[in-house]
Amino acid sequence: MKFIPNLSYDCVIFGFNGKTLKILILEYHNTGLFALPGGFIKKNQSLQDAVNKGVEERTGIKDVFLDQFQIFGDPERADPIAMRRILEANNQDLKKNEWMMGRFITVGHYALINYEDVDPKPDHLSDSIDWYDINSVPKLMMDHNEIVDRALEVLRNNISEKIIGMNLLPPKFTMKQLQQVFEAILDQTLRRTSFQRKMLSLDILQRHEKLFEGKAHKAPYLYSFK
Amino acid sequence: MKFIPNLSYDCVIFGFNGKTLKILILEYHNTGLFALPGGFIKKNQSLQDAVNKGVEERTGIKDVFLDQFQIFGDPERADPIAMRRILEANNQDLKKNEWMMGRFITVGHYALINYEDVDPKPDHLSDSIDWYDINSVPKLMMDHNEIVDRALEVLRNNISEKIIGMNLLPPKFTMKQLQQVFEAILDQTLRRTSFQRKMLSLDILQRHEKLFEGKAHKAPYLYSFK
DNA sequence: ATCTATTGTCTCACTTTATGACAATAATTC
DNA sequence: GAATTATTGTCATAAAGTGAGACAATAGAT
Repeated sequence: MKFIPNLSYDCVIFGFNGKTLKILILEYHNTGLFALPGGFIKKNQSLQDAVNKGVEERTGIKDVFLDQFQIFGDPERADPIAMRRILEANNQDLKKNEWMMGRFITVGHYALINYEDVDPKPDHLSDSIDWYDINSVPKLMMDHNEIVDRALEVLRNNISEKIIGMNLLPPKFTMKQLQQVFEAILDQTLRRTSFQRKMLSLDILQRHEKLFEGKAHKAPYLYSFK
Repeated sequence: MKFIPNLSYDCVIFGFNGKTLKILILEYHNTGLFALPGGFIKKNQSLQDAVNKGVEERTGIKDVFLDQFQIFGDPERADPIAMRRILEANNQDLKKNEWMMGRFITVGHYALINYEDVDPKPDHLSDSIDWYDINSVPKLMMDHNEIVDRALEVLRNNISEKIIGMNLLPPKFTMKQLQQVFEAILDQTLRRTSFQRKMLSLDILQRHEKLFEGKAHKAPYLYSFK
């Protein structure tokens, strides 16, 4: 067995489409089972490397911002019946994959990516991998819904750090786009003027000369993070 | 083997003696090696249960506040030479304990306890377990110094939550003591009046009639968390 | 040229925080 | 037992931050 037994990772991959926050969810062939993208760690691989490779395989982007935010270590969190169903539906050898039905402690991560850069690709066990609005996530297997909830909570607590907006937005963006990211994450509307004043006072934004054009009104400045 | 292989936990146990923040560090017999208290997880045990038991064994207190704050998953973090030295110095069977020299992914925790309640007890491999001032932590084995640094960082970020002061202080305390906890954690002095006003406005404190006596000045009120 | 929608900025009221001042008081000292 | 000392709880004022609205500027549509 090339993997570290009983240890896995799962990843809540956040993207922002300009309006709402979304996450990537995969569906297994012929089972109706939904799950977070996840995987295992090879015996000589760093955790970070394993997760990076997993995210890259499924989204095609490298060097994603990743935060490993919590372990889920309940011995009862495994769901061997669902796992067996997935293996059977994919004609996998049950004997050989028995270890997958055992107990797993999983390392919960969240990733922040620029929605537009992504071309989601299902893995060999999965039918599809798609974006789901954070407010309409389907029932997921095992404790994956809990992992999503906790990831969102952590994200909300960390929103003041510029690194978050940086990873959900293109390199140059308008003040309005930045506000929309905040609103999508916090799930509340913010006051335009106060938001703008606050952001500018933080001294983390660089204003650019070139404006954003194409709409029938005053063109907004473009900003990037310093 | 009754433990989950390649997985361990380590714990930064914080206490507050009224002046400075301290942590518990253990020293292995005849080796001069210092380390954080840690351990392994049994195959059918929850992570939380394992850590709780470990902390209880060494401090004698149950139901400690524990936050599992980060995984350390670098495959190079193991130090088989030091581990062998510890086993040899304790006359342990090297063959039987070979697994301990392998690679470990460790789950970093921090615990907050009331300094006065504690009677630290070394485990069977260790000489001693003692409080060390957070500013004079010795060189620890493996990446344990990094774990301490990260724990302190996380603690600083979480200080506004009442749960932290609650676990580092006795049930009733003065405003000054509370301020000293904040100052020790943040490593900076705070303004007395602003601090007091802020704490009272948070509506998390209960003021008691009984005052704290024994000093040659106006007696401060005692408070507890609501 | 005029209109429309949105932007950047300003103002004023209100809230929160910083900083200093001061009276209250428990134990100590005389 | 009166004066002293150190520290506490609270207030006063100044400074900084935030909420809510107003208004001029302007890129493209009409």
